[in-house]
Amino acid sequence: MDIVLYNTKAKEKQVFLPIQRDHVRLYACGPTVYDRIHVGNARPLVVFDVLVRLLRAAFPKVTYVRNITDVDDKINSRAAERGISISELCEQTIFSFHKDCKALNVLPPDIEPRATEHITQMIAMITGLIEKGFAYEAEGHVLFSIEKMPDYGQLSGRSLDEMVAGARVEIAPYKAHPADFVLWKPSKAEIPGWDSPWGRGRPGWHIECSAMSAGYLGEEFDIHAGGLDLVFPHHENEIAQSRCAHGTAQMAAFWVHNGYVTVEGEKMSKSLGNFTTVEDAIQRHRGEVIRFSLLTAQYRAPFDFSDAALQQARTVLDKFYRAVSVADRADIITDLTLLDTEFITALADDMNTPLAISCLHRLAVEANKGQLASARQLLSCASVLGLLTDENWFAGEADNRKATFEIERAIEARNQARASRDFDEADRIRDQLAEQGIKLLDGPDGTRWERL
RNA sequence: GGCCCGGUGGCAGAGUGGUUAUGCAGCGGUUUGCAAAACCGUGGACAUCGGUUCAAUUCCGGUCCGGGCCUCCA
Repeated sequence: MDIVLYNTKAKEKQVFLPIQRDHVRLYACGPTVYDRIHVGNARPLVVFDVLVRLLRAAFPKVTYVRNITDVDDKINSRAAERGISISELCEQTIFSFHKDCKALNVLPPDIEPRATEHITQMIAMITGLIEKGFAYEAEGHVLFSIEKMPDYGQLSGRSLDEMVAGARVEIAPYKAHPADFVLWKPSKAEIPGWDSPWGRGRPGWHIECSAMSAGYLGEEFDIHAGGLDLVFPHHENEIAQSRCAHGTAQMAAFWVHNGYVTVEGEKMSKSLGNFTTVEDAIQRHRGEVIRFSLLTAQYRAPFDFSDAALQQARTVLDKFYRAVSVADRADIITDLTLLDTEFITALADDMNTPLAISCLHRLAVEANKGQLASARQLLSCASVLGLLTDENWFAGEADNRKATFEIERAIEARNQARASRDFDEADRIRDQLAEQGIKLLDGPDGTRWERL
């Protein structure tokens, strides 16, 4: 079975094959750690988590690198605002970030490099670019000279003329060409800085990804992933730096970009202020509900975040969890060739998760009719999506042994009342449990309960 | 201003040159002490105007509407 991915570079879907037959190398742009992530930031985390799970099932070895940007002007100003040190802000934010990832069932990457730990590599790369004539020094800055790269702009599909024509930004006086971008910039005494051949300073935005991806994955690797808003300028500039520094024909073979999370049709973003943090979202809905809802749209299409979408996701997840209750987690199938063909075909076709989820519905119906094999398939397919992994879905995290014991004792009392046809008492007990958020389901095998 | 993407039933959301997914909600059943869950059935859509074609929601062009990038942004 071929895995097909939409490659931004080619503007079409292409069959994915790793450069090294048995080893997939993938890099995704991670967070800048100045604040909690919002649901828009969560989409690439979830989407590429699914991609990595699929690739791990399909190839013998996958190396997944997702960086942490811990040097940035937003970090500096936020730390100053809050009156804490920069490192304290970063540590706090990284801790929260990992917590949010866990809530979303996003597995850790193999390597999570931090920018500040790779300044040496960045300086070396910049030095090389200057030596090769692709970069120049001006007023303490080092800039990349895009005119030295004839095919600059290929990823985002824009020419230099277009960029100059459409420019809305003020052009820094030290730039030789308006679209030249910063590799290194000077730091004043109160701002973090590192010694360099160009004085004390800090790296520009794009260079960290070029330096770290080369360090951990090599000068050419398989997949570079990120949000659609990174195509230009971030990824375009990464390509320019990396290719010119290494003299390679490409930085990554595949460039994969997820679409935006929107709110009432508009992009969720910090600047518009229409964002919901993951922390806030999981107060109202569990992490898996948010994860699932993000997967109900194909990853390149916009996903409109709303309470209605989350509620529907919850309804469907409940249905799936009921359907898999008879399946044993020890029997999960991990061999792709043994998984439901329609499901895998859908997922392998540029991660068509909506179509894949429709297969899950089919399997759930079959499972509910008593087909154990379908329940097992449902559980196994869902696990490729990182779903249905919670063994206590209906009990909820809040329950302890004592609460569970009391619920079960009440159910027993109710069933005795039912047996003696005292339905008033039975209904009274049910109403009482309902007030505690416990839903009862009477079935042929007895009474089950679910926490709402 | 330059460049780009999209408009599918009440809602979400796939897909296809001809047989029109799937889910949620609705409606009708089966089942149940009641309820829930589950199962069965069911109506309802391809922004608009032209063109190509035996045939277009699907291809091409115009129009309208929405969104995005060009500046930090996932």
